[in-house]
Amino acid sequence: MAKRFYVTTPIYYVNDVPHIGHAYTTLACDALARYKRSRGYEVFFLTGTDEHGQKVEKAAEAKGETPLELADRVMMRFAALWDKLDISHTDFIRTSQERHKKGVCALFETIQAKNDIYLGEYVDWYCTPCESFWTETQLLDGNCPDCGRPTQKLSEPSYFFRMSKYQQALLDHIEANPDFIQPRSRRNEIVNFVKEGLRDLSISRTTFSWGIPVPKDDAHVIYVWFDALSNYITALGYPDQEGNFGKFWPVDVHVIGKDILRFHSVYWPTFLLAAGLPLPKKVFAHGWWTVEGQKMSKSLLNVVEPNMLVDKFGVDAIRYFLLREVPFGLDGDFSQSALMHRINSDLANDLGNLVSRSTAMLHKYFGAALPAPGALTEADQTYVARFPAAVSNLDEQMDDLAFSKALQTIWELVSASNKYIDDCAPWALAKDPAQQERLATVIYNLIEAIRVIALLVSPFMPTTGAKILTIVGCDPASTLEANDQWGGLQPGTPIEKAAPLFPRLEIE
RNA sequence: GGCGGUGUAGCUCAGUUGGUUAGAGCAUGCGGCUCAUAUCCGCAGUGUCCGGAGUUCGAAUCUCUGCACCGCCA
Repeated sequence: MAKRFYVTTPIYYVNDVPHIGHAYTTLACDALARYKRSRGYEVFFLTGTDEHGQKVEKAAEAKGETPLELADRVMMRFAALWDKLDISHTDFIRTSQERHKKGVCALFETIQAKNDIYLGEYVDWYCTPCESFWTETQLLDGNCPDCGRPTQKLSEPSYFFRMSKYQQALLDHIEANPDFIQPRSRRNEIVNFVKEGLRDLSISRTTFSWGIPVPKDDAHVIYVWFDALSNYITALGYPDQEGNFGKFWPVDVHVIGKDILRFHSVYWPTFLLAAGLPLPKKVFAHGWWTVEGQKMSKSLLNVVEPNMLVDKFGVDAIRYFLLREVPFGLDGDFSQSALMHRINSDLANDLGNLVSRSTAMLHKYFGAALPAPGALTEADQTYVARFPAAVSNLDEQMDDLAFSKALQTIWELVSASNKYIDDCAPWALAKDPAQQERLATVIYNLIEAIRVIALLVSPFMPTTGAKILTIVGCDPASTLEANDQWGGLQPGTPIEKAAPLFPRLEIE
């Protein structure tokens, strides 16, 4: 079986500017994509932008530009941020692209041909004083739930997707695939929601025009989710079965924020069921970040600007912090003090210092060339055995998108290495000429450990991983697949004396 | 209002099918080393395991109940 892996971020709405939440989702996908590549998979990693809709149309109008001009501008901001964060996506889809429009129309027509799309009437209730729209079920005795005043009924023709028809099929699928919706607690919420009954879904609008026209009825544009969700297959060339679509669909995991879980675990799967296409293998909803204990909000002006963070602390530190600090799936708090704390203790003191002290000892005792190891003691063997064990744990943890645990697993190796130094006390061995071989063994083991740690760390911190690999005389592009076994380093390899990888930060 | 979840060390959490002195990281205190980015290693803790009742030889773990917080739906 070919080793292939397809992972997606949501497409980000261009009516929003990139913030830490977008960065978080994308970073998680990137770490996963890089890990799988390192494991020898052919990876398709998709991200992109969602560019249609009334909000964009209006925002563009307010700025005196076309919707596409606005989209171009904001899309560049996302793309620039992904560059800055070392995101290794293989494709960037925009819903305004022809390939997307073509695929959306094909999907629409396929479902329509099955008689699962029909023309109906979309009813909305409008509260003039509040300037807000409500659905029938939100009204209180026919009045506006906000101000209690009467509302005005508005209706327009709309195409509907027969979502109700797929209620049972969806429940059956969720039942048969326990890992389909993650984390577990979210899955229960969705099951509940579906059991309460699915209604048919309005999938077109006639009140604005910035969108994809409904095939053969251009008075309508295709509405939000039908357009947006389709990106996951249109980017693969759907409806062409050849090429990427045939190769990568169904997707291994859609990574999303918890706010859009329903659309990904109910709407999208039912569209696919209707179209006769396989369902995603997994949908994983991660949590939200608060900032310094407070909810992010534009009015509080506490929206963390990822570009600024990278400039101030470095890409890898940010990548590490976001994926390490909080178990993926739970909410977390982003605070500068927590970030600096992690940088100092995990990155500078534990990892950075391990590389410094090990390479410094090598240079001090042997010059630049890696010495050949002698026989391993029992303690050495115990130490060395930790590595294959950790590698195998890590594999499972990455499959579960348990990034924080995966990093902990790697850091157990870092700690064990620092302890190994202390236990072996190379500085004492160095004073006794009779212990030369023992000293060589210890130093070899340390440098070899650092090599493996660098490989493991690379998907999370690509720059750091490459830097360490270079220090220990390896190709910075080395992958796990061919190189994760102990003993990969050849004696005689020139090793650099490492400069500090992460300078300690002064904490006020 | 309906359904579900959570409540364990100062903080963030782990605790498998109920079983010996309840764990980890960080923070705190003390000790050790000197290769290293004043870094590292060791030791020490402290816990009415939310309250109450029950089942059991035995409950953080199971049952009931109360309180608090959270999520989804309405």
